[in-house]
Amino acid sequence: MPELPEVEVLVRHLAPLLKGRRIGVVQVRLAKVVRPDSPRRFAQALRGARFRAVSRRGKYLLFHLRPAGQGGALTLTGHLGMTGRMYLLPAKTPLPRHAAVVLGLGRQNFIFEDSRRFGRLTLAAAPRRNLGPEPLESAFALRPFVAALRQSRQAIKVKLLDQSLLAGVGNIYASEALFRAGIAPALPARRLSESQVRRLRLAIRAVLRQAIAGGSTVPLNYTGQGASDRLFYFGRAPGAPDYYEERLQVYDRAGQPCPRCKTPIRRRVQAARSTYYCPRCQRA
DNA sequence: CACCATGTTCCTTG
DNA sequence: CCAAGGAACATGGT
Repeated sequence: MPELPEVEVLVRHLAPLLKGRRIGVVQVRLAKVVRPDSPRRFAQALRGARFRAVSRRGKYLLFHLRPAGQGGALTLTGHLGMTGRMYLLPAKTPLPRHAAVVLGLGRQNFIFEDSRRFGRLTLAAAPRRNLGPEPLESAFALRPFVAALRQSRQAIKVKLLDQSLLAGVGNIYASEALFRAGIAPALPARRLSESQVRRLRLAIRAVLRQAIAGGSTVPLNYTGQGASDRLFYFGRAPGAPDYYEERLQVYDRAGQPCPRCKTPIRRRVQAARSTYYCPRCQRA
């Protein structure tokens, strides 16, 4: 489920539920997801710790903890990979098949589940990866963005997935932002005009903000297996309105009419990933 | 069976 | 050294 908006919505959902809660029993059921920590060290560090806050950096979740015993601070860093989920369940509920880590919180468990096992939950202090600016903060300034794009021959769609350029845009919102900006996905980054870069920057921000707003407004079902999960990955709460149909303009809509000009949306492959675009609204 | 999937890292090639 | 492309990771849905 993970691009910046989904992670942000999840962070907002989890923060009030976790704040102040104390971790009891720690179960690492899939050692791989806590690497490079060992399951033992991971469990030992977390037992007795208390959640203070939850935040986000790019697609990473940051759990700020106060460890058991004497002072200090501890950060638990999570990444959902492709299929990771995090949620609370009553402690008496049987664990889901793909529960990778379970943190006991008294009458509830905090579950990190990940069927495809690309996700991580580690003590390693924050991503040691080079992350670009947060797209929704002032750090995402026009000049450096222009300068960075000017240096790359990569197709702009592919470049947008580079987390050192910008943190948090993934395959879905890269297509969405380019559609909104009216820019052809195959255009080499350095070939964008100054005004195109300006439009793209605004489009990225608008698309991400809208997705966060949508996800924060609609009651979501964070735990369900939901047949209609679609792209919010959690599914909506029973009875909640189905707004997912309208949420994405081009992603996964090959053959459907462009919402702006009715030309059929196309799918093409770039860097081994699907890109969706309108050949008319996004001419090279 | 074939193909596709929201992500990141590592290896190879140029 | 860098940029770019592809495979690998592992599992499930259609």
